[in-house]
Amino acid sequence: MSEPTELRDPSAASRRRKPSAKPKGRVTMTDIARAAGCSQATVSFVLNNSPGIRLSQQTRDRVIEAARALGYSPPVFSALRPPVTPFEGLDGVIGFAVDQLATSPEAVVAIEGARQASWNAGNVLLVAQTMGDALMEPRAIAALTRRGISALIYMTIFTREIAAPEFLYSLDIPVILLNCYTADYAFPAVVPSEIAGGQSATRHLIAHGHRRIGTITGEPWMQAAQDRLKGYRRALATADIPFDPELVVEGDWSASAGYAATVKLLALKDKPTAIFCQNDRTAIGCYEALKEAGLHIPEDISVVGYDDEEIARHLFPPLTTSILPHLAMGQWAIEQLETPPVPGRGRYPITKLECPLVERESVARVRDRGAAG
Amino acid sequence: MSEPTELRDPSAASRRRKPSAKPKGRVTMTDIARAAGCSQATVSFVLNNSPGIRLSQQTRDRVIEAARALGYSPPVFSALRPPVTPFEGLDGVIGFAVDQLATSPEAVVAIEGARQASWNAGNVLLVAQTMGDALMEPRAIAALTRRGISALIYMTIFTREIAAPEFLYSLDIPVILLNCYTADYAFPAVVPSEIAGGQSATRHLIAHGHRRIGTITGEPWMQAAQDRLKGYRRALATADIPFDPELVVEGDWSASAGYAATVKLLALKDKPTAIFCQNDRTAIGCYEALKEAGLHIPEDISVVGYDDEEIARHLFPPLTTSILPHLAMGQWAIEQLETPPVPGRGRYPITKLECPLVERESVARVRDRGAAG
DNA sequence: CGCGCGTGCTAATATAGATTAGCAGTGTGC
DNA sequence: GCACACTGCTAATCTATATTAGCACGCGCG
Repeated sequence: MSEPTELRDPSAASRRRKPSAKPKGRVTMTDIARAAGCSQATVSFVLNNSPGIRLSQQTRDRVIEAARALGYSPPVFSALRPPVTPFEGLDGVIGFAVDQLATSPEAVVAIEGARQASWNAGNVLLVAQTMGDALMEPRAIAALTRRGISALIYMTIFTREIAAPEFLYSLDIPVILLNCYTADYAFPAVVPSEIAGGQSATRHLIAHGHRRIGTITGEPWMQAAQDRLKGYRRALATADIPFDPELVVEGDWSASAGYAATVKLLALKDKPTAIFCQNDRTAIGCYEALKEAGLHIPEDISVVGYDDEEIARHLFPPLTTSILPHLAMGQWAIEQLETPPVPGRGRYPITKLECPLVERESVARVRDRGAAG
Repeated sequence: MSEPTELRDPSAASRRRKPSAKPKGRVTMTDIARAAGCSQATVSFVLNNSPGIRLSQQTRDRVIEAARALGYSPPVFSALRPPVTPFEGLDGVIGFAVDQLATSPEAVVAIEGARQASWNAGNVLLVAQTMGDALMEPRAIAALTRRGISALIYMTIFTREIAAPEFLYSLDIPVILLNCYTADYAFPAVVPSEIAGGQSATRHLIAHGHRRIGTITGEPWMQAAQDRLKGYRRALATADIPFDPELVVEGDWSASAGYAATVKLLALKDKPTAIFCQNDRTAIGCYEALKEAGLHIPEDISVVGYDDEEIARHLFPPLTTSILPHLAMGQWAIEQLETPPVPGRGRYPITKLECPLVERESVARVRDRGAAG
């Protein structure tokens, strides 16, 4: 305790064994200090931005640069080893990364589903937004994984195939994809069954006697738009109704496009008796055009929407529409964590969840208005 | 430099002063060890669930219980002290705890505001839900603090005074309250200026010539309801219009209450020429009752709402209403982190942010309908 | 010129948690 | 009844970071 410098410092000794190279495992402040040519204390001051400490900008810059070059990250304590709850009573944490929270309510609904399912097991859900930003995404997810999460739910706001960021593959925890999937089926994934949804919406109209059914699509490059249209065609085919391209008008999910498309449909010689709007916003515009044309919903013409947005039940008349199953998808994602730790390797099938139709008052039996036109 | 122990160690000395009591600031593993009657090492083993270590279940339980009782949370290293980025390229993480995400859109809006403000500085926002659950809340927040957040935003969905959970006081990071505040003003807090909002909504009606202005309140125990009513009275007083209790009908924020209350107002001998609905849902019910009574909005009667929910712009006619400033509140919260590290102690004033009125088409100049009804 | 002082930094030390070695007790086989 | 191993734990040490005290240097000033 009294003749210091040589005695204590086995670390220096052990370090001497490895003369120069990368200092074993993690990068420490001492490593940074060496690289920046200053003391560990200085590094600590800089990285913590300690108040009341005066350092030259030069030194700060050198330290920061060295830290970045060496890839420093703060120490990780107690990073919950096995993905199951580390121990009863202290929390298991499940990460939920989504590209956007604010633009549409679906993300929140899925989170709610996941939360409900997690709650029972006493797990806490931590949500991060990636904003689809290649720079922020790794950071946001690192903020989750850094301290040890037991699983990661990765959600996109639009249903689509994604090229999963590389680092998703090297996480040593289960990763579940929500509302998206990868071409290599490397992760369990769940999406809404939009084809079935489009089909049952259309079938619902057919069941009410409609045979001339117009549809207004979304932006055609979007998966959801393609699938809903596919469902529409299937329902028609199943009922032996020939597909008429005239009855399909391209929209872009917006109310104004819905208005324009409806006008177009009403200009047809052989007008539709029902319109399947492939989302609720489109239906808003559709309603407006129909009302302007002096048509009553549903007596003169039936309408169904898709998405069951809040607004759907406040329209007049309330809109029959398909519910996006994001709540169930969130629950499903959590349930996956409980069952199989990890089967072989990759090759997970994509799970599709039903979009149930909620019937309100915008659909009626077709009236016999004489033949066409 | 050579006879140490007494010289250096003012800290040990100061600790000696407090022989037993709470060991100063954070709870350490040593504290837990003392409480559980075992060694710090044992605590470390238990809390880390260290593999290859055998301990009796009894001991584990004792440790866990003590840890929970004392409110242990792992140390936070280099958690970027001033919430500005510690240094370029490494992420600062800011925690955002809210009681509920799903029930109303405001939480998401506030988060969006906070995210935007954080983004510039390169900080990542991590969101946890507490569900107002005394058991889950500490866990959810622990999940945040555990991973070394640089600051915590604590939000409630309803504007109100809260008794902040004890552990908020012992966090060694800045804590900002959003949409709530504590009686002791221990944290910076921001809430909507509901009084001013109620006042300007009412003033808007007065400016359009209205003097008989009915109002439908929210649930009276809620802060927001009281404040909006207070604003209503202030506007009246300012314009020298006597307050008439008849014109105030108690609602409960719901559309059906809005309907009932409107019916009641219309039954008055001296009917109002305008109604201030203290939220948009109430206004929905109000609209309905007015239309049923054959009154046209705004020609026969003017209506303003509050909250600017999505639905407000889809009503017919579109509803004039006050915008809840949750986006700005989220931004404000983040901005607070940049300016003052910590003023003296406690005593932060409550900041109130304006609720701007968005004018749509539900308000018109009062018509001269002869004297009273 | 030499004193005082602010600046920029380091040495030394404090602290918290992780880890290693090993000790006491308790069986157990023979 | 002794060698041996196994269980359950602690003492001691180690690592990484935070913090305190103070050193060296330059500079203005009387």
